[in-house]
Amino acid sequence: MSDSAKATQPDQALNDRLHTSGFRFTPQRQQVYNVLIGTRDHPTADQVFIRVKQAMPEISMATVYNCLDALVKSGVVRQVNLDRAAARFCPNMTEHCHFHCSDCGKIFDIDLDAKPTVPEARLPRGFKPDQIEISMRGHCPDRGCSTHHKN
Amino acid sequence: MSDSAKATQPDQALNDRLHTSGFRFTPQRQQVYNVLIGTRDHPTADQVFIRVKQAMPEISMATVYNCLDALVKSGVVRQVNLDRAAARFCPNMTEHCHFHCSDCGKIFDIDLDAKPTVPEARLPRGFKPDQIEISMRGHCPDRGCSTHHKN
DNA sequence: TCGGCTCTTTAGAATAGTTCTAATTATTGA
DNA sequence: TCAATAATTAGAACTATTCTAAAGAGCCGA
Repeated sequence: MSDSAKATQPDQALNDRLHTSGFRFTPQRQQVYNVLIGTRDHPTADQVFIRVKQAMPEISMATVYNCLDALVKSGVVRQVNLDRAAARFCPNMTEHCHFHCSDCGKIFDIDLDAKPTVPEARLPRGFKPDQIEISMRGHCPDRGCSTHHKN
Repeated sequence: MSDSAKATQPDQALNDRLHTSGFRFTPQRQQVYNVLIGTRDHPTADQVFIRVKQAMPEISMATVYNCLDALVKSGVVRQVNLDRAAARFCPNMTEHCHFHCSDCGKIFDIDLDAKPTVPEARLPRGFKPDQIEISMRGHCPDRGCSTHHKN
């Protein structure tokens, strides 16, 4: 409808992923995805909302949540839940875990060579894991952060 | 003050742990801890509240949150954050991770032989992890659950 | 033991993040 | 093109948690 919506080049791959999961392709979903791809800093729904509004001022918060949900369910975006804070969103679908800096609050992707290695052998009989998540908390190498603690 | 409060045998170890973390020992904190030790099913703050009220009908929700916070900060209880759901509390301080059943919603402790093995070598230079958390989601071996999926 | 300071408890209000609702609009398939 | 269905919108509602202010309890020094 709006120029800004048309301004984003439609992504056929995204279109397909949405459809195969039973969702429709919409300019809002494309735009939310573009925002996530554009700045990979693990934004909250709120931050996504602010960014998407620059291109689509009419978009509502409910739509942002709906779009994020559709993208997550379509497997093109991961939802990152750390502590009790607002959920964050991440378009990196490679095998990775998250490092949360206690000083600056930033979240970093940490690549994993392979699927997380919690040998099933250690799981009591009958437990069948679908997904294993690893998260770390600590200090990141950024200048502003490292001044807060020794070494 | 109430009989029920006195009825719980005061735990010297708990007393010490609280004091060394700068907290005072109170009947409420003892009772909250007793509830967690009594039924290790990873209750939410709400569930703890209901259970503690049986022994201390006067207790308030704010106090339960305060007690849980003091216990967590004293290192005698772990707070378990899974998905976006209410936080859960766990008095198992051994090295373990959590398995969340997608069918019945129960949370199981899975013992780990040693600290989680995400070799620092894989972390980019400068990242200093303080804690590493692992959580799993899948199907547990309970009868009611296993009927929902093959094998 | 008394006085006073601080921490804790309490009830209820406030907040944050998210989900729901109902009306409107867009997309899709026949 | 038309009808059916899904998505969007604004705003209300909801849930888990935190905050607030007043009252009560624990603790330390004189």
